[in-house]
Amino acid sequence: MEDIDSFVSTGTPYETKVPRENVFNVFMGKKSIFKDKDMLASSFMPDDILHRDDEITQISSVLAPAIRGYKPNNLFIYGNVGTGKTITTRFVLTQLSHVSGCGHGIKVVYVNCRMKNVADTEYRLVAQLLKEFGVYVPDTGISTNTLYKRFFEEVELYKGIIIIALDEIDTIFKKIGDDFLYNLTRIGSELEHAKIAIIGITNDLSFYDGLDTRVKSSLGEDTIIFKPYNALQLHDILIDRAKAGLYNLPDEGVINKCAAIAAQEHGDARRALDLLRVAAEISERHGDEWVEENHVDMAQEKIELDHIIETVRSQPKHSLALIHSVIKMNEENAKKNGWADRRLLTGDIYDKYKKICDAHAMRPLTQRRVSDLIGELDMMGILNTRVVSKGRYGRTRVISLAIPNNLMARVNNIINERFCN
DNA sequence: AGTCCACAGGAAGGGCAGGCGA
DNA sequence: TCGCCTGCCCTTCCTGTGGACT
Repeated sequence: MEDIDSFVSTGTPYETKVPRENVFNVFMGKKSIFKDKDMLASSFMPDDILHRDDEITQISSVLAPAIRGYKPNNLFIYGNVGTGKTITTRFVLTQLSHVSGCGHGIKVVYVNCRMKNVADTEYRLVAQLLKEFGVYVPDTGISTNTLYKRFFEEVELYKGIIIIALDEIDTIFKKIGDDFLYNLTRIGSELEHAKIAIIGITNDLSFYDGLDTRVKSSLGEDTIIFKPYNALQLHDILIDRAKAGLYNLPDEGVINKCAAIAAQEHGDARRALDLLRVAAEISERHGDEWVEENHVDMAQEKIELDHIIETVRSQPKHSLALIHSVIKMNEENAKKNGWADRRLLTGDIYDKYKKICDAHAMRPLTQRRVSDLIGELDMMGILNTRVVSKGRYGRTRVISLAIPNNLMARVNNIINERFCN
């Protein structure tokens, strides 16, 4: 009989090394700083939504006709990032879906239009709605019109009130226009046995202005605007979540600091909770029992840097080759001139990009496509670009890297890993 | 005032992968 | 099984742009 302990600790029972102590043992004896980490997640739905009583009343009064069997008005909800639009809407919708005894079905469908490869095209969005009805939809092969037809049939079969909440609706509007909204409202008006109400959630206040008049007239029946949280309200939210999520309630200074930073950033509750959670994680890793103000400083830096790294990591190979081109050109300029000329032009970067593609046996994309990729990297905060006219020397984009120097080693590692595999 | 440059960015179409249905 | 159809990614073609230069 083999000694199971030696097998686990050395990886093979035939080695004669002294069994190493399990690397996780050191963590076993330590008490976690977290009572319930989920409580500090921005996506967590608490039992009560603080400082959003008015908005809850407004949304529920718009949706209340549903419990009497009438179609509620379509609703548009505006507000900056982290003002509680999504969580408040989902809170009300969850309550609505649990109303019993109204004699008919109420189905709530929530879709986040920003979800890449899930609901970022018209086809995928309708497919996602159909999946909510339990209908399998292939990724391709069916026309969008066929999907609409199937959706129409499913909705008619349901014979109740269907409320479709489209979060970050502006992202899909920018991509595919408002035909989708028009089709949904048209389907809604043609139904015999079911009724559809649409809730659009967006942080783009100008979104409604860009809609076609035919969509505006049917869609914008009710509007609610979420105001940003102030520092005091953020403070209350943080205290509430910290009590539930941490064993030791942090000092007032820590809570105030998280609230103040988030209040400066448009009253973003998501940011406040992320700060507190990451600060607690850092504190735990340092072996501390309390979250302190210096942990919040470290958390602030970590969140910003992690965001950049994750964005770079998720890029396709050609976008990484472009980032690589910009880094290389900066390095070469630094060698040649003694300083990095951070302002590069589209043409220069495209030449470098083609060389990098050749070196890695990749077929380079056209300059037209590369121009779009540069625009996307700008949107994601990896590059900074500005269109300038250089007179008779043409019109171009001035491009610089937006990645901080202290992240360069990690970004280079990601690029090397991807180009070696 | 007209010309020129080096792109930006819109529109249309091709190629590909994948599902449908005869 | 195979032709047809679809969405998506990409290319090709084209017009527009705006400040320096002539």
